[in-house]
Amino acid sequence: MPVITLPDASQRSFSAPVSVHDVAYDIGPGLAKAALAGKIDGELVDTSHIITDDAQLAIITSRDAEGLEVIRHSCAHLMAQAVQDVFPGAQVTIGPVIEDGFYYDFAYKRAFTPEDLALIEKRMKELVKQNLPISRSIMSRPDAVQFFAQLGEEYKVEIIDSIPGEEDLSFYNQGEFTDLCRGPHVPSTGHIKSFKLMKVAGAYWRGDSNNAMLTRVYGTAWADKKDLKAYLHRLEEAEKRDHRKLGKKLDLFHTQEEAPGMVFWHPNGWTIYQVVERYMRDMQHANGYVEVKTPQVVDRSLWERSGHWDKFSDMMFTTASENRDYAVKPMNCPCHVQIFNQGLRSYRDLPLRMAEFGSCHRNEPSGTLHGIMRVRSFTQDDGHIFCSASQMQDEVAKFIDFLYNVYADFGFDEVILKLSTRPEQRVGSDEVWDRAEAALAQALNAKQLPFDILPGEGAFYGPKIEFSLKDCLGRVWQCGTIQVDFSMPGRLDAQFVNEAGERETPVMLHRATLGSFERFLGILIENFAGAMPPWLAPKQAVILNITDKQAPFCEEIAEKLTNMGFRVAADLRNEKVGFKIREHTIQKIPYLLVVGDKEVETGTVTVRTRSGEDLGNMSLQAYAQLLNEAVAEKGRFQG
RNA sequence: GCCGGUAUAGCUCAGUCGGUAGAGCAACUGACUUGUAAUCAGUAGGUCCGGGGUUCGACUCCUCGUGCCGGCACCA
Repeated sequence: MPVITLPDASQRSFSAPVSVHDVAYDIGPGLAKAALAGKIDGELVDTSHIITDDAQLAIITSRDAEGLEVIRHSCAHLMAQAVQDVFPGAQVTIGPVIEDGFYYDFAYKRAFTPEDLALIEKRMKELVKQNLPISRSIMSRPDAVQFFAQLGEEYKVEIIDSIPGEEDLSFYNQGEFTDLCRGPHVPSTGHIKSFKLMKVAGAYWRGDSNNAMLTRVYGTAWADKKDLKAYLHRLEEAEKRDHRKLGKKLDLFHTQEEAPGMVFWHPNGWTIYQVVERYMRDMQHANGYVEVKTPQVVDRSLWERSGHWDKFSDMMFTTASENRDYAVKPMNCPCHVQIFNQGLRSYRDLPLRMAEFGSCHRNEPSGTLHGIMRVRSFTQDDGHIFCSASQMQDEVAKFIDFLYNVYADFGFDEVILKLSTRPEQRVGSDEVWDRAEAALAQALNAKQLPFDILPGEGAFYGPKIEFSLKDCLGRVWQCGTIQVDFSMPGRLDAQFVNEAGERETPVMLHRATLGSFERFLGILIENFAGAMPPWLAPKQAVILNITDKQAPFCEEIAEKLTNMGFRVAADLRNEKVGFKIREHTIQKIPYLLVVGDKEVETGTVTVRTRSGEDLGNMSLQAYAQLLNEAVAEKGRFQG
């Protein structure tokens, strides 16, 4: 006699065990039709699930976030079924739900091509039309292994072998297709209405490059056609913000074949870069850093002593001269230790915060390069804090505050935090790692910042906190970092004299706020969709004459604004003002100052924003003040 | 590095069956002197990514390589 309590607290009692579907039907036939799954006491189940005892039940439809997940997961199964129909012999492996969709990895004698996707999608639509019921069943492990082995599904057998425990496994069947799955799934294939296969890609079995490469097919699925269309439109819009497209359109930078992974900065892009660098220099100065500069090319022996040669020699650019081997510096830390090591340091010198805009080169694998986000030549806003163990915690906390201030100035409020702990290949004792990991975790906890832990993802010399930002398509890029290092100072003989007059090895904190200028600028460009706030805009204003007559006055105000420290230009071409406005609006210039006879007469400018707003006629002084205020807003500027 | 895709004018792209290439925008020249998102006319512009091959003939087919794009692995 189960009594079912619904989310609105109403109750329904039944005289016999009922399925989720029955309860939905009892509420209304429309709901029964729309029901995709149920949620019983917080756990998702199929609509066929039988309820025997009193329970809290929510009927899940495509309007619930969980409903959408069920649709996507079911769509992955549908795709697997279609793939095996169209390409007999293809083995299925895993097919999880991801943000906005799903993927499924297949093993087949050849990789699928984009043309194959159309065939698979067509078959999927046929299977949807057949509205095949999806049913759940249970099998013992030995039976399951035998079942998949006889189908030739070696990967599934391997998956079952790797699932811990002894309990039976659940399976889902639709038509001829059966897959190992925890579920739940939609009641029948007809419930999967709006989907699209997006792309094919290679992916290693179990994420290990020593294993076979499978073909991964990505898809997206939505509650209805409207949502699918909206999603595709959103993607299209996001792609317009791609920094590689904007870099070309706004003449910011380029790359070319002769220097893969290296950026040619054009005047516009370099202006943004310089504003960012100047800002970081000022901020670091205000926060107790000293700035240094160290060599580009350093003898191999230093990298051997630091431990980097062992792990990264194949990714270093090397050179040789007069029987000596050198590496183009891939990082700045060992060089900073060399500066620390000059002279005898006292505990009174600590903490010593040493910063460098350090140009580094790493021969990253070709497949990793991505616009200016992942490059081979980059400049870090690098810094190393030499401190005693007792100062470490406080310095980590200070840095986190510093980073959040900087990110806020650039207009970022969504920062993704991760704590990466000891990797298998590492230097230093477990005890040292314990302390270092605890120090970072405590600093984050003290600030009540939520973070994920990435076990085994730390650097070889210490654990790290990563601060990541998202690009226009939601891809996550690590930017800032702070890393505790108990190892390198000792390896490179860094010492200071403590209060007791004894020599002691300092702790070293590696930290970067932006990460690399290249990546950070890429993210900035995408975040602002190229419409840089006046603070960062390569040109803050362009002055437009209407006829040649006003040219001298335009040049005069251009000069005045330039002398006030603004970045402006006059566009005196013999073109219609509408044409010039169009061009500079496309170039995302924040302000357009129109000057005709009226303005010359009154000594004023008429100001138009790139969003088309008419700010009216004003004196040059008034405009300068407006622009100053806009610049002062930094990345918080709207418009 | 691995899997797949891709490379044509400065940019965005078209190019059928193998018969040495086109458009729009940009550039240049001229006219027009213009009031808030494209004035008109004309001119010029190509190692069809690079090497090799098949062919009477290759932008097109084959092959090797490089860059780029989407993922995966990697990321001091």
